[in-house]
Amino acid sequence: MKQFARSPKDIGQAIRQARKGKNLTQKDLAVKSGVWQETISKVETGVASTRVETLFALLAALDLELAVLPRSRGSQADLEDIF
Amino acid sequence: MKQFARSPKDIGQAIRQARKGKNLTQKDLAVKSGVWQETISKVETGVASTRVETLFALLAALDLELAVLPRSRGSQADLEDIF
DNA sequence: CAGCTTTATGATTTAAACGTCATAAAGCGT
DNA sequence: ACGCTTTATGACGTTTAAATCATAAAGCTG
Repeated sequence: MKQFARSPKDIGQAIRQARKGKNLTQKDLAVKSGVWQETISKVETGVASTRVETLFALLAALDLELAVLPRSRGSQADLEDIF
Repeated sequence: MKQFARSPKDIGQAIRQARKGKNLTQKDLAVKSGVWQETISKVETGVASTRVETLFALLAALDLELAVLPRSRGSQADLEDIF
């Protein structure tokens, strides 16, 4: 239920997953975030890159935030149950 | 040594901190990441927002990645020693 | 299948970031 | 204070994303 991201595509997938987890449509999220449904579609599918402003607008609307972490660390599985 | 980010400015601070932690100048990071020194300066100080592509180029050059996390969770202090 | 909802795609306009160059300002060691 | 390094700022042109509108495609559900 936590996502690691090393590319815009990863972020898109994380957003989609979080959105669906909250049972929101792209339109719902568009209303909450002020970002267009069309833009959300493009971000989630990774067809277009985004600006970080847009990214944070979506994350905020989904009650998410980012953590900046070193790439080299224990296996992800170890952390699964912490969050 | 891990940073949480809810805004472009937070990301900039995290990048600066990570860069300094590795004793790299903006110019060094520019060479490694392919992003201009001037751009890095603007990102770190938060004067301009960025594209996620640029963000990930910098994170990759610093051996960092992102984690997408829910905002509501245990105090950050609890996690400090995990990463 | 038909109809409705949801998501994807495509074009156009507008706005903003990036590369680029130049240069100023700030830091730092001697 | 004087250089040298590092970082910041400003301007300009090019590239790219977001808004916007239209519409197509995909997913459901009866």
